[in-house]
Amino acid sequence: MSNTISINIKSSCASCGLRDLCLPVGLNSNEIEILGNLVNHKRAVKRGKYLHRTGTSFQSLYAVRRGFFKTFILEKDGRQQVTGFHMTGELIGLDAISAEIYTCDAVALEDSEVCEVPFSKLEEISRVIPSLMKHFHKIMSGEIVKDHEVMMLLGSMKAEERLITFLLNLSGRFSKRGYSSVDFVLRMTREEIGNYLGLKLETVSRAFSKLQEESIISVNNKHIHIHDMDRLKNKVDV
Amino acid sequence: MSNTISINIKSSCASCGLRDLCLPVGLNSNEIEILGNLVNHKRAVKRGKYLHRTGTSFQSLYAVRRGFFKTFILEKDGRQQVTGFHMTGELIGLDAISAEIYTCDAVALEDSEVCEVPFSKLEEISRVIPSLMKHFHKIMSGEIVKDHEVMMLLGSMKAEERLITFLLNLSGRFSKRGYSSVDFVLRMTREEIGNYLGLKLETVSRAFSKLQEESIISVNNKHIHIHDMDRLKNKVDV
DNA sequence: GCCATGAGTTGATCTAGATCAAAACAAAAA
DNA sequence: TTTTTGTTTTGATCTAGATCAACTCATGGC
Repeated sequence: MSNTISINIKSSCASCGLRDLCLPVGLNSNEIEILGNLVNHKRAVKRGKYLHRTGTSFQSLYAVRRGFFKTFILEKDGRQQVTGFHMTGELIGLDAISAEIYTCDAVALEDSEVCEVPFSKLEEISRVIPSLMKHFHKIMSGEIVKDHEVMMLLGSMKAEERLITFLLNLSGRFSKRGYSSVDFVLRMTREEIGNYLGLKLETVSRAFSKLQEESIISVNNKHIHIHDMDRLKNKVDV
Repeated sequence: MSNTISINIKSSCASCGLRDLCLPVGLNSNEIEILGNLVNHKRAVKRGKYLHRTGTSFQSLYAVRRGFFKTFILEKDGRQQVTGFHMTGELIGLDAISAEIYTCDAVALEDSEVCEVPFSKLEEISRVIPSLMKHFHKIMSGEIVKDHEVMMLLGSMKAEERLITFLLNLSGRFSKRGYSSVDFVLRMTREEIGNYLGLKLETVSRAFSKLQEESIISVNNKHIHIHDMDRLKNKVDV
């Protein structure tokens, strides 16, 4: 269950850019037209800029059309917990439905573009298109599953296992989008990876170096190449 | 945003036992009758018994009517990550909507009782009662927020901070249910606390002992008394 | 009630990962 | 181009929490 939204079938897909990733929901042309009105407002977000900030009022979800985001929570003392990295086709803002306020910051890690999805409209439309409602529920639930997997990672894996799990996750998501699963460029710094995995940046760097020494991957700054996917997976017994 | 369900207003509440905790949703008597049919099947779960198991087919959410549950994920090597502790009024099973399969095990930590909520019925009814749908979305979103808080805890807090955050969380939830916020009985073992907080049981025990030495709390086996709530909160600068 | 078994505490030691430090490297600005 | 600034790597050291071990306490079954 990937965190993608299904409303971008055919015509409405083109405008929103989420095309292939959408799960087929089986809408008729009338329904597709209804959806066309929902998702039309695009917004560009330059690298380093905020898509939304903690505490601001919630109106819309955002579907990533292009680019890469991180979301994170800040503690008073400045510690930053990255709650997720988000790529094309994924939805940002599900946390905000609860209190009608964003509970984290969302920053673009490269020049990006999102589709704004006004949430009250989404709720209205999902009443008349049950398959849309069901799909939305699956997306939210999938987010919970994903978070539980991160809890597993943070609560009971060692540094190397965490990094491998992270790489395998990225690899799978790139692959699903038609990119190479063994050759990709990280959009985030070592520190940001560490803030996601509950590790210091030095530990992340050392774990990369160790995997490279073992000829399992090669690391060239932000470029990662996976030479031996099987050995990588074996290390986390997936 | 507590993880409670709202369908238990007045008459239907009595049968389900979630009464006071429900957020008022403002239903008319006709709507309440519709809901009456939804949540009626009760199920008792003895201490140590499973409410559901990983991988089994999903039909229903469960609202805890009475008692206490833990949910957890098992890794192949036996490592257990507790994903949550659930008390009266809280919903279990939101993770399963995504793949229509439960993604974790749920075990009763004391003799308990749940209301079964057939999910397909819930979806149908929420189409005709928009306020119910909205409330359900808030519950799911609240679950995501809660999970992000746990990620923060696991990813960037030290042992003592984790335990205090856990105690404050329990304290708040007991208080909301009309029980003392400074005096309560833990339903789980040190090991289960550890499996939730990403710590070993000895570390949990030592953290308890340290807080007791500092006269902030007292610990008598599973009974906790908080003497100095302010000092406790200051330690995690809440 | 008594015993057996599981739960909890405490001490001694070990280690994975944090911290501190310095150098190498890359990308952007001047 | 050179300078500046931020990122990454690697080494040396330290420490929070894990691990190992022993003992105490509580509880449920008989």
